[in-house]
Amino acid sequence: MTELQLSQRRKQVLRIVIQEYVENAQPVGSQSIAQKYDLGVSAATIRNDLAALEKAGLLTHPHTSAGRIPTDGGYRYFVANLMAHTDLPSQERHMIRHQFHQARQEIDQWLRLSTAVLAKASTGAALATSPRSITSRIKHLELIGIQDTAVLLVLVLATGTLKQQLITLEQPIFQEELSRASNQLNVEISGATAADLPEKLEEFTGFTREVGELVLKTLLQSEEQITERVYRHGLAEVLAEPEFADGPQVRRIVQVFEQRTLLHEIYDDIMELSDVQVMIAGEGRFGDMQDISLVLSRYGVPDRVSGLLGVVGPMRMPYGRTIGAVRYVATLLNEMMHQLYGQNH
Amino acid sequence: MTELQLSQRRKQVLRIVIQEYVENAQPVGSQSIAQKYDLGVSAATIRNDLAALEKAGLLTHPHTSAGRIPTDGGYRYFVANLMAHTDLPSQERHMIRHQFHQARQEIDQWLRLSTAVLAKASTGAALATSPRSITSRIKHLELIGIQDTAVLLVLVLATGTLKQQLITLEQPIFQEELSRASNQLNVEISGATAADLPEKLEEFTGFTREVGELVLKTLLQSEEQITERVYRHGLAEVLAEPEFADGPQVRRIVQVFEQRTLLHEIYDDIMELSDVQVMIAGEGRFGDMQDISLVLSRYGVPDRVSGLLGVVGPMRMPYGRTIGAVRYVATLLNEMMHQLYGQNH
DNA sequence: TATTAGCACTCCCATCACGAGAGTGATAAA
DNA sequence: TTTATCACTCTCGTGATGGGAGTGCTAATA
Repeated sequence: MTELQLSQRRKQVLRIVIQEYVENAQPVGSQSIAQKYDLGVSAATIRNDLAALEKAGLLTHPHTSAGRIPTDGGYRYFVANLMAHTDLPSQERHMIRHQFHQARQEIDQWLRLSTAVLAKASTGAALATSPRSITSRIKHLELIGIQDTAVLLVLVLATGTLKQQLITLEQPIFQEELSRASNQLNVEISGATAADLPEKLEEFTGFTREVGELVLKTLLQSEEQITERVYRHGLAEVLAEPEFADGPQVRRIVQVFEQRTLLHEIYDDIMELSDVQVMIAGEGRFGDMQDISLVLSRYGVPDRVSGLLGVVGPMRMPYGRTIGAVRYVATLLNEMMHQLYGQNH
Repeated sequence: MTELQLSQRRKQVLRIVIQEYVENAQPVGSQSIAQKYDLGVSAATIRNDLAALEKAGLLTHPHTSAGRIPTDGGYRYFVANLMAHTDLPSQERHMIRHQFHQARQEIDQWLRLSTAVLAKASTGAALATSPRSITSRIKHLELIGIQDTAVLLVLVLATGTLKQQLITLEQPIFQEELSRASNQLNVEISGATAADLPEKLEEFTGFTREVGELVLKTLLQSEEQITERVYRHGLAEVLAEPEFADGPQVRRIVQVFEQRTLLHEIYDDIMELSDVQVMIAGEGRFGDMQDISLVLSRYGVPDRVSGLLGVVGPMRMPYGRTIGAVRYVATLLNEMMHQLYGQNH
């Protein structure tokens, strides 16, 4: 969409309509604008402006004699051109930061907290995916006998992520044997990536080789994103919004919120962009997202690990606040992840 | 509630009302019963029976001139006394078992699959908690340097569960030092429980001691259930049921489904009982569960590990089927867990 | 005593009509 | 370009109306 030319006052009117509608969820008319805001012009003038904004595709009516409400295009224009600065108030930032410092130093904890904080700070439902390594590098592996014929393969990646995989054997193997195999493998494959691995495995045979193959398989799997864990918070609250009063609409947002596949589809788009991304009513690409918006951001350490973080909510959403919240939480996560996965390998 | 004495026919009438109402979500009247089912009596007689069942607290009207619908007490009576055998059809059982054998041998996978299967087989939304060890016994620990001052403590429990905990140091420690500490600790504390641990730690000092304390803390934490992961599936589908047409009702079930606290409150009750437990409309104990029922079961290996598994749905639910599904999936999980955590420690 | 037929009664629900109110669009004047 | 004015449109709440489903009661019957 090319940048529209709008007079200063019309921009202002659009801003007011969006602000009022976001707040009250009620169509806003020319009179109430003229009364509440001193624009120095009469209701009739505003009426003309509203008509113009409607012709430009930024506003609509629900019916002939109702006030105006923003269209998806209207929100997009607002977010792109009209929105005030979006940082969270500093007091709120401090509070959030404090909560993060309270939490135990664990990614799981951080992400739980992130969704809780985001859901509270925005009017939407928050979600986050656990971080995924761009290229997984093996740090260490361990073979632990659990039962006679059950062995647990524990894989520690360079990022500190754990992968586990159960191995069921035909015959029992003693722990000494397991230790020998894991030691051999550790020497050879520590620091290797999925790409290096096949070559290094060639020298092994038998059980050790089998384990090595399994390591490779696990590694490859972890580089796809299917295994990711998704954290969610605040669905119940967002359902209180008036747009979710009727059944079909509820189902739609719950589906968007629950579905993994949607996240995967969006994942790659988001990953390439550094700032917070706003997707209003699916940007036309996703049919089941009418009236639903996403505010998403990547987080992590560039070229190392990255995850997705954001908010799902109604299109009628305080974008400024939400974007600020998502950006701030992402920044915090970045900081904390950086401490972990920072500079060296 | 003491067992009510009902004539054979009245039991039959109650059964029919419940069956019809579960199917059609519509109050059922005396005439339609007389027509559809050949009870050998007229509509007027059935009308008397309905009145009697209502007086007994098993049925109600929505209003004077509507058909009857079951009360919570009616469902409870039905489940306790009237319900036909609840096993899933064998073809369905085979299909489910097949799916489980397809899955990778990993608890995470199993639980995901369990909720997916349950949600499909019942009309409700499924949830499951990851299993929790009754008494955690340490199998192995590992210290792995991630960054200069960041060390990952990996704890393998006897059950094959992994616990991880990040340690941030004041000064860098070399991997050799870490290995020495972990070897020392492994020799001493392998096989120990949280109860044994304090004594065994006394001989250590310095960094090794600190790690030991951390192990203890992690262990204790894992024996509470707060850390548990909750798997969920099928919320969107259950919201399509007509009882969730209005807002407040939707919020109620979403809250029940999302809240961890509720699960915790129920946890202990369920754990003591071996068969599937049915909780209809909160059994009066939980105010926010009007019109919502739970069908839950414990799973795991007695005295070792156990988790919770079940379905959340409207009170108007095909209890027979749902109970059968929950029981069967629990049985499957039991089997698979038994393979892992079986006889010896 | 249990069952049945008959009948008046109650209440829901869909439909329509009606008027008030809010807001628009258009027109013509400033 | 802005403004005042006014007819027009549409929603929404209210009240009236009638059909229909199902009940509760009574009196008769087996």
